[in-house]
Amino acid sequence: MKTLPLLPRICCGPDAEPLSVAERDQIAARFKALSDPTRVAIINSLSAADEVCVCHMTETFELSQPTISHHLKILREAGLVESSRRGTWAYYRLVPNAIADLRATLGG
Amino acid sequence: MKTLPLLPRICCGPDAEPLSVAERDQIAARFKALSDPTRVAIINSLSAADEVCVCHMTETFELSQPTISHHLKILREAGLVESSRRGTWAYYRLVPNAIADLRATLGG
DNA sequence: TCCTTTCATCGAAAAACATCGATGAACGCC
DNA sequence: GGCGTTCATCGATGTTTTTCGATGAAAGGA
Repeated sequence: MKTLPLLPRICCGPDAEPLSVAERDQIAARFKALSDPTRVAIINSLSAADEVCVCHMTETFELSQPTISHHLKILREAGLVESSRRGTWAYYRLVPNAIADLRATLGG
Repeated sequence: MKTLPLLPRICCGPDAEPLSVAERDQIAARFKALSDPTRVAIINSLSAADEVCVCHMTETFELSQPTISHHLKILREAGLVESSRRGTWAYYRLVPNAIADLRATLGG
């Protein structure tokens, strides 16, 4: 699974130029990844640690394991997180600069 | 219609602290406002001009007038845009600092 | 007053989403 | 090999979202 290329493109800042259809679709898709409270909480917990085990998330959030896995897949496909398996466990971490690039999309 | 108070709270930066349930809900709600391609395009067009007439948006985007009105309502309730009526026409503009505050939510 | 234009709201239909139980795959241990 | 643990995927279900046509409200002009 490839991570999506990150867009340095500014959508909403004071100097923003008009966006193409493909650009606005991609920007909206990345914001959609953060449009769910559980996914915001996952990103929040990842930003405080190097990596977090999925087993820890299923304990922390009051959601079933398939639901957590579903949200992690969405964050993965948005290019915000990446995972690696070590033995039985899977560990997730933020993709470096993913949040910074998303912030840059908002201009400034 | 009041605009929602803007959250300076950081969700995802390197120094982010754990979020309460209310905070993550509110942050997710604000990103949800930008999770649709049409709404990204609206914000993008507003960031390039002082204000834009609704009549112009219905011409620009290939969507029905009620659909545009629906998206504008969502952006309004998220506190990202505000409107004023002059005669028959309604003009929309960005809420000052709304995008900047949203950017601050991403840390940095 | 009547008609037209502009925009918001209502109601409905289709698509997308969040959630869960069941199942499958990979691993470590006995 | 057999078993338990961990996590991803599948299938189903209920909710939310997007979209549009129809309608309503407000304004301006003939």
